[in-house]
Amino acid sequence: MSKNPARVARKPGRPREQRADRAIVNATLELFADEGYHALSLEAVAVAAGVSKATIYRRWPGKRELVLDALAALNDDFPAPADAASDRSTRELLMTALHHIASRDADSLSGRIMPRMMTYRVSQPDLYAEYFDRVIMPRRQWLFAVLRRGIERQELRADLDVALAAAALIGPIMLELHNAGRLAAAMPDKLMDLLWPGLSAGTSAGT
Amino acid sequence: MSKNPARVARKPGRPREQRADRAIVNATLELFADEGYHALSLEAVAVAAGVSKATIYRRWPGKRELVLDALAALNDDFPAPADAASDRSTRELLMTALHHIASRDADSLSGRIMPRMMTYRVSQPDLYAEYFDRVIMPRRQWLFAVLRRGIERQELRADLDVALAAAALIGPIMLELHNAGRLAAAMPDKLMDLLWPGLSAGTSAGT
DNA sequence: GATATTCGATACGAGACCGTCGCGTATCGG
DNA sequence: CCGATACGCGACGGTCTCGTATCGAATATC
Repeated sequence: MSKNPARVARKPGRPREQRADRAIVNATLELFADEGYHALSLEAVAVAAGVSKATIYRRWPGKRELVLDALAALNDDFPAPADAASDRSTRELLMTALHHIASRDADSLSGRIMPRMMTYRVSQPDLYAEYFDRVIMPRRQWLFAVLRRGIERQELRADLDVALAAAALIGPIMLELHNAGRLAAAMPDKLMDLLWPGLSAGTSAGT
Repeated sequence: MSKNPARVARKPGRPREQRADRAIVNATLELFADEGYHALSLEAVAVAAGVSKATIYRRWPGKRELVLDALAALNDDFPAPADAASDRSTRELLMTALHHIASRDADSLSGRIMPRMMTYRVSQPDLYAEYFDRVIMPRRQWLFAVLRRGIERQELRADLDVALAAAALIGPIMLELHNAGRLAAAMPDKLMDLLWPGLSAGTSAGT
């Protein structure tokens, strides 16, 4: 009776603090966003996480592995893909996405990390790949799905280039966000007004 | 007769190598684009410039001043503002600008520096300010001028938000450039096709 | 030729950081 | 209570960088 057969032999000794992992990862993300990979020091992470440096090295082999793990833990609070299946109009769905992106100002965690990762695309491909798969791809896929559905429903023009349209929606917001650090509240709506004639199936093909 | 009154007392001793200044600045820009401020080492600059470290310190007080000077020396090969006064159509002028931006791939000097500077907007405001004044502002002003002229000529809609339109033109290209590192050749033209209905005065106001 | 300044090369001190280790202590199962 | 493993603290060696200093050689004016 002293042994629970369902519970696999638990390791002896003092168990690890679960909070430590999360604290280390969070501190790493915060400092990485502010300082970048090179300027990020594990000693600063240890202090910020309220943890000793040895504790970090007990869990990760080194700095690079820690940063990679931290990037993988970036929780992307983008709206669930399920939204794409709702019966709201395509324009409404796109506006939701635009407002969501605009609402995180450039000083948020993922907002600060984004331009940083762009600089690592060439110099630190492994870091970039992790970020790309984790953050960029999901919202690209989400946008693509909404746009394709809009085409099927004949709300968007049949010959629309989905990738181009996605860039046209996101690019201007990113640019303003990172150049000025903030966004006029009406910017997403005005952007949609500007783009809609070229996106929608309503206008004549022109040319 | 031994003294030329027109020539002010020239300093004795060995004069400085003029080429050295340019070589140092160029090496600094190149390494800064690749490594960023923190990872940039003056020893690497010295080697790349074919110069001794002492030569650098004879001309600049320190690392920060050197980088600031190098950024100020970034020659921006954007088309001259005089182009805005030509009699080409607004759409043609805008296409020229878009192609110009698209032609520098993300691995060019200014292309690599751009996202780097975005990360310094908060953490290193002096570096960002230098870059903003030197690179961002000129092409913003150029675009604004073209767009305003287009409104006056009634080629663009009268109620067009100039800043928004500029972001809509540049943002998508920047995004694609830095996400993928390259651009489909037809991208600028297709982008203009997408945006033009919302920009031009030709379409009905809609809504 | 005397003098002054720059040149490249190189050594140096101070400090930051990485990654490792040892110490004493806390917390688990048996 | 014991063994095992976790913890925080702090020291250490090695490496890197900044910025200064020193050297003989080169190049200019007077």
